[in-house]
Amino acid sequence: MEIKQKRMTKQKKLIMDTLASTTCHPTADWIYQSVRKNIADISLGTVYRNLQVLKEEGKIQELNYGKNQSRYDGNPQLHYHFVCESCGCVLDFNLDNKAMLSLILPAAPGSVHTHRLEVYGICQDCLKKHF
Amino acid sequence: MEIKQKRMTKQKKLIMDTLASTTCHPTADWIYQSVRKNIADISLGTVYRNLQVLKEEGKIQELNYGKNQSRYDGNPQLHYHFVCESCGCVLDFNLDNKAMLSLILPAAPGSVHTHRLEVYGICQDCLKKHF
DNA sequence: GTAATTGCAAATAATTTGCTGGGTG
DNA sequence: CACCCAGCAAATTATTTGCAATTAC
Repeated sequence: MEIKQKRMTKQKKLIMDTLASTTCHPTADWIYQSVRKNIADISLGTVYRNLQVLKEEGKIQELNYGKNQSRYDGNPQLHYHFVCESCGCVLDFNLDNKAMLSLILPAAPGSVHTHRLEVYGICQDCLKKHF
Repeated sequence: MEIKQKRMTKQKKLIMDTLASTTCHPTADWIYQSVRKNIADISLGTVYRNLQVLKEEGKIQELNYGKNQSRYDGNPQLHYHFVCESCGCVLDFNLDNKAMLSLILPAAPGSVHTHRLEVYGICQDCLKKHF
């Protein structure tokens, strides 16, 4: 389950760069298709292995809100996600963290380590186009 | 993808009752093992089909926060979940919904339909036992 | 009676893993 | 040049689905 990794391979570097350069929150397969343009014979297993490693290193986040497929987020900072129910895109947003914690801490049935919030609705683009 | 159902079968009723009578947030397989005690030849496929139907009817919620396996919650009301990182249990909790929405609405990049929050930490039981 | 729903088993889909050769440090 | 990590393909896991038989209404 836990993977240790010490070397920087070109595959790992490319996966990191790919995640860092996109604002979408891609699936493993999207990343695979993307990095394949540069390293044609990279394997999907390698993509999964490196995503796992990067997650353990705290460099990326794995998102799996209510989907059968995980998405990956190149931004490891605590932030929140807005999922568009029309186009399926996942957008980042921030909100007042202190206020959020002051809501959560008194209510939580235990000591709090971290938290995740996702909001579902219709994004600005879809609102303009379809509604 | 979408399933319509009109009849109340003993299988469906038992699955509803099982979910209503537990405070844990069981997996499909846990539910299957549980209902099998009463209907020995029920199939896992039927459990999945009925969970899907109950979800569409708004009678239960599916939870799949960061896990490879979905859990089901017999309480369809908006509420929040606390996941214990020690024992893995999932506890319900509530918090001031108006305050939560007043945090989210100004920050969200679109029109908000619903939201989900899970908090990770150590539950009271584990705090007493292990920490 | 008849159409919805079940049980069964095979199909899917995403992800993980064992093995061996290749490339990094 | 040692051993970590990639590629490949097969394995695993959760879930879904097609079909004939059963059952609720």
